Amino acid sequence: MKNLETKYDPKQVEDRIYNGWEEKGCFHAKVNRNKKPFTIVIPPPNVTGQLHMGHALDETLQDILIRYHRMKGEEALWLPGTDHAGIATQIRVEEFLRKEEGLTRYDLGREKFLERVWDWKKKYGDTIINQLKKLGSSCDWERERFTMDERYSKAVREVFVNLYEKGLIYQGSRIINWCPSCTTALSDAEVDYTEQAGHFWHIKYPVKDSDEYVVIATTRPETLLGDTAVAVHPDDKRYSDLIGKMLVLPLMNREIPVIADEYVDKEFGTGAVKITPAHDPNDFEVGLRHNLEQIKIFNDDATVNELGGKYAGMDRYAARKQIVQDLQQLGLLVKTEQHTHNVGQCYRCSSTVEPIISKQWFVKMKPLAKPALDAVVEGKVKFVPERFSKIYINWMENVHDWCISRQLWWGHRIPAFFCPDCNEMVVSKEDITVCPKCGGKMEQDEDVLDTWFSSALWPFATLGWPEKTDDLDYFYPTNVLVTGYDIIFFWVARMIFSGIEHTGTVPFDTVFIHGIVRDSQGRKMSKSLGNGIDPLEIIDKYGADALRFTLATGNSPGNDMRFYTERVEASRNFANKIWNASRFVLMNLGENASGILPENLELEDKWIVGRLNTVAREVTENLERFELGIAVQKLYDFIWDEFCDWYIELVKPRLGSDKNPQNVLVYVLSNILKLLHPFMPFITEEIFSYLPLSKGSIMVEKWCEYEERQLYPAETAQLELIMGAIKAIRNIRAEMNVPPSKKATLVIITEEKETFSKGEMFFKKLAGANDVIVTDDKSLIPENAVSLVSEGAQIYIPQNELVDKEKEIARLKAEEKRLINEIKRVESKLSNEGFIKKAPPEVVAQEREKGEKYRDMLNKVMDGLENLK
RNA sequence: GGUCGAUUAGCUCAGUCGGUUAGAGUGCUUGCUUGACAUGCAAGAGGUCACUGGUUCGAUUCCAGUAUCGACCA
Repeated sequence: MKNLETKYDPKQVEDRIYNGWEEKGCFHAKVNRNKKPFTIVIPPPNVTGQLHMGHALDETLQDILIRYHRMKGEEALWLPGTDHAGIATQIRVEEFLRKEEGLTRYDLGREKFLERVWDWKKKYGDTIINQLKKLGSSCDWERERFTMDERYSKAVREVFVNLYEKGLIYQGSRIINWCPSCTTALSDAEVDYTEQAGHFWHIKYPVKDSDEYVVIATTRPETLLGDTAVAVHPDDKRYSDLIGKMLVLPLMNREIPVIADEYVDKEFGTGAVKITPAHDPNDFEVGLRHNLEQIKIFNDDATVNELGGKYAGMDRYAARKQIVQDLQQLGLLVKTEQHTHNVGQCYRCSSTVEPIISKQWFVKMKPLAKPALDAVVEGKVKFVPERFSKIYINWMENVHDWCISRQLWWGHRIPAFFCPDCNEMVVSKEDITVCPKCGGKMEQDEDVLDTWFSSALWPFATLGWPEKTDDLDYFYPTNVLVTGYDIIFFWVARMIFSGIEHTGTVPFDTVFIHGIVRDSQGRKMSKSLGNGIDPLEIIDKYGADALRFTLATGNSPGNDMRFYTERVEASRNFANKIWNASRFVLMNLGENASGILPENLELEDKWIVGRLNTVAREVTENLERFELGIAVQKLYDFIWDEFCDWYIELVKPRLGSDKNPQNVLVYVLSNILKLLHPFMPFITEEIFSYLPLSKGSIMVEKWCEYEERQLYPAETAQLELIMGAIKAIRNIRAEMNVPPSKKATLVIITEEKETFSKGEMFFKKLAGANDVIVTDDKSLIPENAVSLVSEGAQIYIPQNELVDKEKEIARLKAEEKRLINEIKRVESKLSNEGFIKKAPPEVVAQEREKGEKYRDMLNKVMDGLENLK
């Protein structure tokens, strides 16, 4: 049979196996009406991105689910693809052009620039796909999609036009978040708020024709240039006589009114608020109510524009500094307080965003949010863990209209066409070149759509929507969406309302949320910190299986995890352990071993088969509950502790003569490999290919199902008594520094003679015994023996020269004390009437059993003590 | 300010329906060329389950509050 190397080397295995899977078409899913579909769409990574740990975690979890469902006999489709990632990609290409050629996108012009982006996409678009393959992802590559594919783009237009025609998309001038560095509008979700130390400037606004003044407090004095009012609360007695009077706006010498509005918080600051309708969302609303002028004072790059008087041309922060200085000189600055406040930053470039009034396209959210909210409340979409549904619901309930236009070039261009001559506007699925009204030349809107507008359609646009394809009919709605909690708002929420609106059904029934992979100090991995760990380097060093195992284990759903290379090492060691156990099995495989479970099983065979069954059930149950970490932990414990450390050792003595244990070994091993395959696909495939039972790929083997008739509870209990005795003997021997080479006689006094007799060989092999006497006759207790007690047995090891009576007595006394304490604990429970009456009977029975066990053991310890005297 | 999460061994984390002698990995100590594996085997030490109350026969687990840390939203 196959002779394996002593160390598992993933590099010899992984690429070869992956290519084999691809060649055989193992990943491809077909419409098969006889099978139940199971569909996952990948959260599409940025087309020009690099695989990072977040992807690695996300893809690992998806692959585990997909491989499990495929083995369960479902038609499992994992649909892959990439996202054009508007801002992110455009920024990268612009950076490249600037560095390499000294060009800006404006130098090239829109058309040429887009050609360059497409070139870039062609060049680098495969990178992340190939990186996904390194992880072992069993995606159906024949169905790979890109959010700017022609068909996909058609879907995007279809959606835009549908929403527009239903009145759910509109164009309007409103306050939006403006990134002066990306020079585009952003949606609310694309702004990150961080707390920053700033100032609270108290500024005097003189009252016209008077010596009086009003003091306002602001964190952004530069917006003073665009003030068109000062507001106070209508009930604020301090200011009631000022309402309706005019103030002179400092530095600008413009007259602005004092108005009364409920929006003002009397307690906050001075109770008087400057109103800048063009640069603050609240002020904007106030402005609408009071018919105030909107004076926009910034250019697109956040320099002050020509409406900013002498500050025109200055950067916003330079202007701020100058304005404060000027106010101070004029004696209008009352005081400056330290103040921490939340500052919004662009999620792509971290520049501070500027709220600016701007004409943009918006999606009206209220009508879309309602059914999307209901879907989660009614359980049509379930979040795992459940707590994330609260976050979703809270967001949906408070959602504002969604700004979807971006002043970028890379993306889906908005299908709105204008006539410069007669101002006619048409929104259309087809390009409009001639004005239907005046016959003039139409121009398409310059802006593109928010990337998330198109990725919101991912679960159905990838399957052919709006056409009624077979794929769509069969695979949609999809089953599980796996993603991090950081994009619930960006993506998950928008997919849910888009799915409901455009396909009439939720796009998936379960959202499986995971946390963030952090560095070993708990910090977020980031480029700027340079603390990112490259999954590909880890794969190169330890293998994809080790990385996957690490990511799948040791944390629970939705929680962040810290990444330690030590943990990957442990996973690598586990892979090596399986490899060597398999090596052992294969080395001992006879010529015609079948791998079929034999009819006649010994005690230990029944035990391991029974345990395998229990573990198969536990793994399956936990996979169904998305408790992947628990599932794989159960397998780990079973493989390492029970299969390797116990069963293989127990069975070694029989291997020379008996064919049966070979077949049990192969049977159990092959089932272990199947259960482990979703987690560690490469090594399990490699080993499986050497086993006699293997026909094709383990990927398409039938999942190991739980079978009750193979549970063997009685045999399991018996073997566990023997194992307990062996552990106790090893313990004593170690404590007394008996070298392993020194063999000893064992006298086992027990009422379960039959059970312990079956263990004779095991005591010899695993507990340093050369002679084993199993009896219920206490008169056979030897003199001067070390005695120990394990469940069901009292064991004596006659070793004259080794027995230190004092030490022995002390040890037994300690054991006696421990048992007495346990008995006390149990008895206090059992003597509690409430417990007897109210606790479930099986718990009471359990406690009674424990008591008996401890009392029995205590008696035996006392016998041992007696014997020493 | 609102919401949510975390607090368990030196470190990183599990702990499902309230009943376990509270677990794992790693680190530490001791001993081992044991029929595959030193990426290993065997044994061991290590815990006031953050704190205070409550519910309960019984709380690491449920509830309330406190403290510390973190996230999200405003």
